[in-house]
Amino acid sequence: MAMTRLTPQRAAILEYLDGNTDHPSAEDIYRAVRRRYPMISLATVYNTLDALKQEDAVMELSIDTARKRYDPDTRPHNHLICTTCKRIVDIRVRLPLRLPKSEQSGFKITGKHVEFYGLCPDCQDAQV
Amino acid sequence: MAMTRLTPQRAAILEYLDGNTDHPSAEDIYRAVRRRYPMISLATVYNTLDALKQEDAVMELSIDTARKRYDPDTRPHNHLICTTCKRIVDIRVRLPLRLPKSEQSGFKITGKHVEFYGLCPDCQDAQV
DNA sequence: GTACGTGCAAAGGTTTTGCATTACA
DNA sequence: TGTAATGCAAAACCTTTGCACGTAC
Repeated sequence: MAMTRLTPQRAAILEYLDGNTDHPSAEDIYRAVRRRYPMISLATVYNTLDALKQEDAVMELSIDTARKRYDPDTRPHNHLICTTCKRIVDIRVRLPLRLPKSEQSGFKITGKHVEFYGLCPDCQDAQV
Repeated sequence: MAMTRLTPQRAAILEYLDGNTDHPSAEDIYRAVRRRYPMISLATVYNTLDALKQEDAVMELSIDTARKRYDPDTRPHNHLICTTCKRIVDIRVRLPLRLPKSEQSGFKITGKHVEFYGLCPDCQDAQV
């Protein structure tokens, strides 16, 4: 499904995602957009996310086992994940990394992703 | 829930997982173990996986958005993922990698994981 | 007018939970 | 005997799908 029409719902989703670094779930997006467009449906959010994925305007993250998270920044970059609250933060620096041919198991490599795990500042405080 | 009793079901699951490098899903484990213990239930598989997670005898992988995958090798290591068939292969070589303090966003780092994406040999062949 | 998009509700797939029963210590 | 584990079924989630109704081109 290509994004042939920019409906108000889609515009609202795009506006919410533009520059967003929260890595929201579909439900997050739904809740946020519904504040301004109360008539929007969750199906339309999923629908739009599918369209955006296909034109590479959004990236689906497999970081959170509980739910898919979405990232409007589709440039290669890495992430820092709070193991307690599941907050996801972008890593802005390049992390040079190469997999020796001998370790590629015959795969044709197309991409890579580094995840650092830890406790975010808020969860460190809460822990005390 | 600690693993206070080693029941036949749990022994069967452990035996299946021991040395397994397939990164199976709960359903995979259920199907495999059921061949030898047809009376086992899927709930017991999830139950046992929870117990094993708590004693760090198995690791939950968030690699596959469709379902959780499990890895009995809990030592730090990285993975190679086929984007077509979702096969997951271990990377055995160490990948030196450090996140500069200035990029840690105040997180206390506890771990890391590198994922390489690509096409496995089978899916390269099938593609032609 | 026709294709596309929306919203609702239902269905699908995975994981969790409640509970009565079983079985080990 | 008491506690832990099992198995079944139901429930809870997240996500997808079917379909009738709108709406833009």
